[in-house]
Amino acid sequence: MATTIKSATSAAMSAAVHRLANTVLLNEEEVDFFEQLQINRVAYQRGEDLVVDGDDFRVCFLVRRGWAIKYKITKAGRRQIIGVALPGDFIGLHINFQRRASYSVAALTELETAVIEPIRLLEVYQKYPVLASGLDWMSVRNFNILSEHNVSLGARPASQRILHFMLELWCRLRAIGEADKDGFKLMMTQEQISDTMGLSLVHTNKNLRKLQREGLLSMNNGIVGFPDPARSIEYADFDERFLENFQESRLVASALSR
Amino acid sequence: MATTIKSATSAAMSAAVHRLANTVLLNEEEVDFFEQLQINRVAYQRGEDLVVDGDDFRVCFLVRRGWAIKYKITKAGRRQIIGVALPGDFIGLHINFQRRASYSVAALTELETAVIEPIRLLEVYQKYPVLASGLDWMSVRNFNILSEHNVSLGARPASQRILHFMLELWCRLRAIGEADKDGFKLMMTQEQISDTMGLSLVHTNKNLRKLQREGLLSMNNGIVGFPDPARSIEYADFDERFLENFQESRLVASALSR
DNA sequence: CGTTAGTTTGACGCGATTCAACCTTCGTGG
DNA sequence: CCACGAAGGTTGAATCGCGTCAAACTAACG
Repeated sequence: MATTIKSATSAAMSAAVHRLANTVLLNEEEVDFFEQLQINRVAYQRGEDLVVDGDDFRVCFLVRRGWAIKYKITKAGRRQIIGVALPGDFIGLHINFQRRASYSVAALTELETAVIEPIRLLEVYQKYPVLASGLDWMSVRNFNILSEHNVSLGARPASQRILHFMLELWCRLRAIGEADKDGFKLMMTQEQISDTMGLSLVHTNKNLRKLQREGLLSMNNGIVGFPDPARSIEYADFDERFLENFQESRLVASALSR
Repeated sequence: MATTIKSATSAAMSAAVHRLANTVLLNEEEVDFFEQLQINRVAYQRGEDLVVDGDDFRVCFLVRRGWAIKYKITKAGRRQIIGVALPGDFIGLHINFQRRASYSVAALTELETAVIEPIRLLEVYQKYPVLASGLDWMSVRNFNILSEHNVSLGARPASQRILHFMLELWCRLRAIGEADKDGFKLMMTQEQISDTMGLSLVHTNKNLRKLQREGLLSMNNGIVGFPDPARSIEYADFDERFLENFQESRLVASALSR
């Protein structure tokens, strides 16, 4: 069962602020406001559902710690994982007035979230334009990630698809300081990877092993690495642009709205 | 080449306003403002590219007439169509400060667009909260469509996938009055359908024929119909929720922000 | 030490791609 | 008016990537 956490006492800035600050120039007031948004915290256990397809769903989750997935189950009983949410990621950011969830959300690990009322996000848009730009940028980034998954699912063979996904996770985790140049801790089972990639478990396993044999990927008790990153990026047709932090845009965004 | 259209003289409300009005309650001032956003119009010919992957891309397009596609080309030379934009749809709504396009956009038909500067969208968020809610709802809807494509690509066999897509287009076109209960005019070739569905042209063709033989779909010189809609919806595992107009939410959105 | 969750491997069959050909429609120009 | 080429649709046959079935293996945990 979900546990409600009483108060926000963490001294460190949240992962989300860290990411926002990489995108737009926030002043102290904005940082404070954004941290206050995260007062209402809820924790979940590994495997627990935050949201079930069809539920009433009018709030927005911000992941603070741990990994989560968005997924759907087809009539035929297949599960398709639509996205992986890492610390600092929003789930249902603009869902605002969608009465019912059109997907489910589950915790891949122990998970700590902040639950944010949509009305407070309206405040952001009306009072804190720079912060709002940051949120918009986050949606764009999510959209880019989903688009890239579309390309993978529709137009890339299994091994490229899997390697591309691993590279994506690596990039995203580095942006929040949860991975370094050597690799990262993968919090997914092969079954979860296969449901993300639209492949069977068996085929996923065989291609993971093939990638390791060919030196494009390493996996040792949950730690994923890339022996020769340049070669992996080339092989997977990976384009880092879609995850870039848009450093230049910090200037643009702040110029536009001050 | 793209042609610039001098002035906005259309008496009728744009398709976009029509769609927005189905979602949120707009007052006259908001409608006027939104129509004025669309003054800067550009037309394209069938097959022409509006945006090429890698281009500078800081504006936002609103489709007024015709169909367009967003797509990417993989290193291996395969094209994946990421989305189809119909009248009233935005392309790059929140792209704001993304310096370069991470995808291409092409006109499927003769196309009339309005080009909107991101700075004017900021105005919307600051001065017209109800309009802004409407825009957010449009992004959510786009996100839902893309998610559903993900499910199709990852977890549905060819014939379901194709039929699902046809049903999606039917629903979206009805929402803007460009389709009725009998069907719609499909402005895509089978090659374009196959690139959207992540299938080969040959396999797409065979499955289209199969769907027709089985009475799940009809196609007569470009007009797509569904002899028995309920059966098609059942077969394709189609869930209309993700395209709903959220009539209830009109109340919510306006209550929130007045 | 047994149980459960997760990984690994082989064998077989189906669904999707590829190659190749032919057909229809339509616009264009001799 | 017909000849032609281009674009799009249709179909069969061979091949291959991926899914399914089945079974064994490993690690973590009580």
